[in-house]
Amino acid sequence: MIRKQLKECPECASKNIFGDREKGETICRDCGLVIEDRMVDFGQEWRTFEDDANTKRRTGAPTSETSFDQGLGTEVGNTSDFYKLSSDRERDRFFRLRKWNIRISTAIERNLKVALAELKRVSSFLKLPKSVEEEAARIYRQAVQKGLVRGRSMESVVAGALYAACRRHEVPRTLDEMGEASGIEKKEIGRTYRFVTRELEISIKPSNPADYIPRFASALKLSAETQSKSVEILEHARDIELTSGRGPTGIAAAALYVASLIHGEKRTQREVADVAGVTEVTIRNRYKELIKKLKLTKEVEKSKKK
DNA sequence: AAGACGAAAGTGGTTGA
DNA sequence: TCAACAACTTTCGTCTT
Repeated sequence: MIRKQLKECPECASKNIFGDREKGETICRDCGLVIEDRMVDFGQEWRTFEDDANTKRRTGAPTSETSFDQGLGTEVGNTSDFYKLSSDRERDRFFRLRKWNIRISTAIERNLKVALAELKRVSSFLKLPKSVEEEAARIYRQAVQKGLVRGRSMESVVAGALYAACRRHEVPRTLDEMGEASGIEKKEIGRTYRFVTRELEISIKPSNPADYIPRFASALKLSAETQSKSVEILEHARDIELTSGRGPTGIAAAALYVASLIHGEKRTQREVADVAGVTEVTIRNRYKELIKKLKLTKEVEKSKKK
């Protein structure tokens, strides 16, 4: 990862910018531009695609669940220990255990190596911060050790782990984006994501619609005022429990749409829908609820006349 | 002609018996 | 395990700008 430290906003040359290390974004307080301060790391693009295509996607070690927990990560002695053992029986046993241990760990190591390369590739494609990447790697490692990968493709577990890591760090990417980056269907990612988080007992806060705003707004080239307006709308919406149960991206999109109307920077429902990865219909439904419950109708009308 | 709106039917996931 | 259910999507016809 190459990180450029920016001193001023390339758009409006304002010095008033602040970096959000966690989210991997730098945001200009004056024009609202989200500056990508991370270059894509192309180093991983030389990954072995051929291997992927040809090798069987079976993963996980050829082993039983029980030997896993005991054996993993522990060294079953080395040959110098061997000479201390007295009976043939013990020697025999020693070798058996050692053989298994090596077999298991190398299988896991091999799997991990390939998986981490894939993880890195996807992560850099999505421009995710290092902290998320590391979290995802940790999750994946745990998943492998628990044998959760069997029956699933390695790639989908990687995607699931990444998605979970994103959520934990509150730098959400949609399932669609994750799907595009990893080449796994979003249904599948969702499934493995739920499965892995359940099995590993990783608790994840329900995602906050406001987390999506900066990214969507910058994709739509909306001003900072519009952005903060939509965040404000979201806060009000949350207070009257309009947000619970609904998909966060739909709400974020609707809030952004309303805010864009109010500030006279109108975007079509289609445009907003596209960047948020929802349909116009969903935006319409949320939008209707918003202006009704928050009595925003007047504000929207007012700015229309201008 | 494009955008906004709304109805109706379909999908995938959750929940509770 | 199955059926009811809520959220969201797809599709399509109509109205508005």
